Amino acid sequence: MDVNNLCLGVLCLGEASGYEIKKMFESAFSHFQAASFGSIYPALAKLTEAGLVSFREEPQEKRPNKKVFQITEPGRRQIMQKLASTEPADQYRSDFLVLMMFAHLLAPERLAEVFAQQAENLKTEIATLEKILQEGCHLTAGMRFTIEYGIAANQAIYRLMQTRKQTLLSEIKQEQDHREN
Amino acid sequence: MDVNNLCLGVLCLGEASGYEIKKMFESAFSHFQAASFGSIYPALAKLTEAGLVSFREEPQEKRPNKKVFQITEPGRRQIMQKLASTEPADQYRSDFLVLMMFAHLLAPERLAEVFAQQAENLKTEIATLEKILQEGCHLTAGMRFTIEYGIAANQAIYRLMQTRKQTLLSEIKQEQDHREN
DNA sequence: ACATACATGTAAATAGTTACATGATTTC
DNA sequence: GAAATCATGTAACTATTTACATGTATGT
Repeated sequence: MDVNNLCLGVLCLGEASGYEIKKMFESAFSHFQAASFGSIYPALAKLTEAGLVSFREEPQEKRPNKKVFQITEPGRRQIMQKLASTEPADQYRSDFLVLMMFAHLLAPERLAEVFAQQAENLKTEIATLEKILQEGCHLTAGMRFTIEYGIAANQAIYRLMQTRKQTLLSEIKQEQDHREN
Repeated sequence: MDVNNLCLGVLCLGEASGYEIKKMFESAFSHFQAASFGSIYPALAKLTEAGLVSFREEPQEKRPNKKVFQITEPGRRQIMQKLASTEPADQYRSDFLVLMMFAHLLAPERLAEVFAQQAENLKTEIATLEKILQEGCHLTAGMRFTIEYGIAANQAIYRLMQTRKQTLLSEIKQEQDHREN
């Protein structure tokens, strides 16, 4: 799903500025989608030109005027059509797993460090998601589900890492020793 | 990690042609990295020009000659340096979760279909990974771990989907009814 | 003093996919 | 007769990030 349609989706939940849309990507969306200002602002400009969103300007003091966007009827039609036709395809890109794939090329300390770092990242992510769950009274059922989904995946991985850590490190050490001989 | 360095990594495991590297991305790598011919062939050309890999040509009958690539010493140095400095950052992009995020905008049948499709995808992925684990006697410890990691994550999500399916569907139905009134 | 939040936007650069071009052989 | 496997490569296109440009207010 591209940034254009994601913006339309967000605007179905209520009007928002580009800046506010970015904040949503950083909180509720962050574990499964990303978008920067450099893609959001051009997307909103394109959507406006195409008549899929409209905006009013709220004057700000000592700041650029705030553009508050609303979705239009044609915009609503497009996102509904998009949601009806999008396949549920996932893609995962992990530099951690690339590192693990080539673990035999890493120094033991480096491997341990990478492992610890990933565990730390997972814990932080889980904590962030749990916080959103607890605080967010305004979350829809669908949103709650996406967060539970993230927590479940991260927890499973975290547990695997704990149980497999020792065996992995020693297995790799064995392989490295074997290669040296 | 970009395709250039991933190719170097693969070539650390042994010599290979572009076509064979692609096959690795489709099997052992597929759950956490992707690369198409359109990126692999130019990457190998660039690496050759930079002296990070070399190749010999194996003549084929009625086919383009096979170029079998090997990593060179400078290439090995570069990938070692890259592996030593790469942060274990992960990114996950899920159209399924986008769909769930906006589940209240989906028709109930569509929602059920998307849900079933995702469950099916997960089952297939788990089966593929388990097959690789069982067959692959030549897997390194690190590779085995990446596969176990994929299985653990997918299984956790699959289980969550089973346990939450009914409640989610009814929660969303409630929200939709609520909106209509 | 420095970072962060607020608020918009552009331009260059990056990185990749998709589709095309070629073509024999084998499997369904 | 169609699709998959083997085998290489290019070119156009897509989407996105990063860095820049501008500037105040507030918190650390």
